[in-house]
Amino acid sequence: MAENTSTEYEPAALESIPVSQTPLERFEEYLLSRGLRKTEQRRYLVEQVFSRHEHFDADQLLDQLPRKGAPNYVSRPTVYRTLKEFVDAGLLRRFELNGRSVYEHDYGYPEHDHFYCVKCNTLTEFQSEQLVLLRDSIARQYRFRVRSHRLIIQGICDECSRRNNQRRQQDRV
Amino acid sequence: MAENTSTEYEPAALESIPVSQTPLERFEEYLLSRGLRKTEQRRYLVEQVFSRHEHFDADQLLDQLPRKGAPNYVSRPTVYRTLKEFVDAGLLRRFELNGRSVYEHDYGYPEHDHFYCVKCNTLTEFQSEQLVLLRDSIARQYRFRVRSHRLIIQGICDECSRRNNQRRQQDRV
DNA sequence: ATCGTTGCAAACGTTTTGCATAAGG
DNA sequence: CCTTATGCAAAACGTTTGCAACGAT
Repeated sequence: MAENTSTEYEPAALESIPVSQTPLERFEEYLLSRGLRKTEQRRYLVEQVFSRHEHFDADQLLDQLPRKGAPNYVSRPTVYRTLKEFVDAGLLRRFELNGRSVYEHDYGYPEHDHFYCVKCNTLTEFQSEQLVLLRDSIARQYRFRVRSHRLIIQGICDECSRRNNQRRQQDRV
Repeated sequence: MAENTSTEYEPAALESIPVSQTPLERFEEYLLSRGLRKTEQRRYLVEQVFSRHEHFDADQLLDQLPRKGAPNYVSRPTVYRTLKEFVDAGLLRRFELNGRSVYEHDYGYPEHDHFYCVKCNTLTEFQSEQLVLLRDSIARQYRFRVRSHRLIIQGICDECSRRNNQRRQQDRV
């Protein structure tokens, strides 16, 4: 069963990078460059995946799609195959959380990292230029050529901390 | 099939933290505190897991253990159950890489992070005090209570870079 | 004697595959 | 018309579970 991996997304904190092409345009360019085909399923999946800015896994995406028989139905294998292509095309980034693959927008979206609250299972994004500088400086010391990184800080988010404190104070009464 | 997730371990760079108890002693204390039992399988698995300092997954550990019928055989479910206990007991830390759970020593071992070379699939450890300070500073800004973190820097390690350069130079001849 | 532990087999949840049919170029 | 893409069913993969027999306390 899919766990709650929804994003507390803060529009003020993380601005989108302006891009010249829409995700669909970019994907179609990618398809062309590889001799792959524009299909209705791929077009529809780009649309669906970029209609919300949230982390999601394959099941959450499937839940959001039309059921079998309905128009625009896309089968489970095709969803998995297409997610892989989105990653190859640079549209999505994939990471693993609690044994499942989680996807997030990559194209047109700035580099960022995550807090993961172990109480409410929520991923929250943050950006730190310093972190990237430090990463590159460490990598230089080890002569490691950085392609990307993945940082998840686990702990308890502010809301969950407050919720706990309130309850603790109530308990005392 | 298990991929190569072996560690390039640099003894000079990462010193063990001196500890008063052996891993086995610590685990037995944990068992006692929870009303769990000392068994031959658990004792043997502590021994095996701490006989090498390397990252490993369940399959790699099973490969290292005696086969069915041989003395000290431990079944697959018991290995999984015990790895979970080792994590609970603070002996091991678990993370996910390429869709499988990977374990590393935690007890008596300093906090560190990893480079992951996408060419040779090798994890290399590094330590950075600055990184921990920066992590805590960022978390403070977001009022996030840090429990731990996981950072993996992906890219290409020095050896693989050199290997590529050599080949490229040969190609030119 | 009690209750946690083990091994077995079978299930699980996620992701991938082989294959026949459909459809894009 | 050729080749890629799709949907289906089934397999694969790592991991977990129910249960009866076993063994530690």
